[in-house]
Amino acid sequence: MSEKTQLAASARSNRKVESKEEKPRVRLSQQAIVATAADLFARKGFGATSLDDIGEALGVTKGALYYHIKNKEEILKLIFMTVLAVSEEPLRQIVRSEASPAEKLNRAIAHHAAVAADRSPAMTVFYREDVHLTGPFAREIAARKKAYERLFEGIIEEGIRTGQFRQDIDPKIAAFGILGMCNWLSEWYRPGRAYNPQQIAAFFSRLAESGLVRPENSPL
Amino acid sequence: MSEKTQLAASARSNRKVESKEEKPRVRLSQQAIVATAADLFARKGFGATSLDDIGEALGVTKGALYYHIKNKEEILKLIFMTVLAVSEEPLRQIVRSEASPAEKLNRAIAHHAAVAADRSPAMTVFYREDVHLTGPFAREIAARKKAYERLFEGIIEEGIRTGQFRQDIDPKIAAFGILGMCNWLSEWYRPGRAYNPQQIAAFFSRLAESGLVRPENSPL
DNA sequence: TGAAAATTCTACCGCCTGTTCAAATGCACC
DNA sequence: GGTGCATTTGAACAGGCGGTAGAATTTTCA
Repeated sequence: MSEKTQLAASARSNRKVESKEEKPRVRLSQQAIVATAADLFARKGFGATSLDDIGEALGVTKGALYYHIKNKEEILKLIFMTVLAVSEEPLRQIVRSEASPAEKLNRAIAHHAAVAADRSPAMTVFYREDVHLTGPFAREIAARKKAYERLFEGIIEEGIRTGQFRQDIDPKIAAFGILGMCNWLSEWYRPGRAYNPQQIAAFFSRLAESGLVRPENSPL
Repeated sequence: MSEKTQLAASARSNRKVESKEEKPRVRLSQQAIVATAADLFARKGFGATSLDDIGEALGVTKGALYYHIKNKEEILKLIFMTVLAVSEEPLRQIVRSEASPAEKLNRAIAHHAAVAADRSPAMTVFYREDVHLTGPFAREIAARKKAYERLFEGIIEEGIRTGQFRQDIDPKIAAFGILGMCNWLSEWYRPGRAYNPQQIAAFFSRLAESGLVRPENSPL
């Protein structure tokens, strides 16, 4: 499906030195493979992305990939590890901090939204392609995902306990709602649009805190 | 791989009527194929689910499937069509109704959450496997998805215009937030748990309307 | 420069997949 | 009971996939 445009492009620039496809000038490495693969997996899906595709995107044959990685699933594993690496510890620090529950929630939303937006390809893979993980690693990821959700839940529980949040809410459902709001970012957010991740996160915080309805006595 | 057990079973029960594996007693049909496939696609992914898998789940050889469907992608298309069939029209009716923006939003959230929860396998496929659609159909789905989002956006815009909703919010981001909250349901909701879809929807409505924070003057 | 180490290429294998099709089977109805 | 249509089977196929191994190349560094 891209052959035609490829043909047209090379016909137009046939006397140039050698541009054609923009091969990345970065040296091949596990990290480069993982980054490129995350991009392709997010766009075409894990199953529909071949090692040939990844190699081609890196300007290399697929054989070369095997010097840096064990197999295809390991690439997927590494993507999951990077997402967790940038997600877990910052959130734990927020939970451990001395801030009020509302402030903790603010920071947690800002953190999570920033991750979902900034690492959007890896994040998309994280939530779409988990079905392709197998064995103990799949279980480990599921467990850490659940633990991450529990941290959000804990913040909300704390807010209810201290009376800062309303009593008529279920912490688990509220946590899933807020996480869903943020996770969905990786489906629609594209950099360079009207708002940056921080602004979106700030807005989500406001939504989670106070909702949409204008208080009766508030000024227009 | 199942030939041995098959042999053993038929040897054991050679005088019985014929029980063996629990083959679904429903007659093969396009609808049955789509329902079964949605389940498998949601659990293992479109690419990792073979037509053999689908056939086996239906107690039929994969060749039989081709009497009812054109090819594998058509199954995926039909799943997308069913989701849209139960989603679009009810939401349009809500938008067209005479209710207030807040009430419209309530109903829209209830509707969308119910779809996400009740049709969870199809909904999971709808949001995870869209990358496997190609050609004009892929574009059509993308357009209708966007139109659906716009309906939510419109409700919020109306609320802002009439002064019922706060002025300091962006309708588009609010719509994405609420949709994300609901869509995420298909990732975690399982029937028969503590809450049913209606209760969850009611809670999401409250969250979107008023947020988590307890108003200063509200009773504990 | 030259040899050793690191990296990539080429060619190939076995397996599985979606799809097709003629033949076999089941089934409704005269 | 038998005829004709609807449905399913089973085998075959071409293509693409992940993965491997040794040859070929590039890089490193004494």
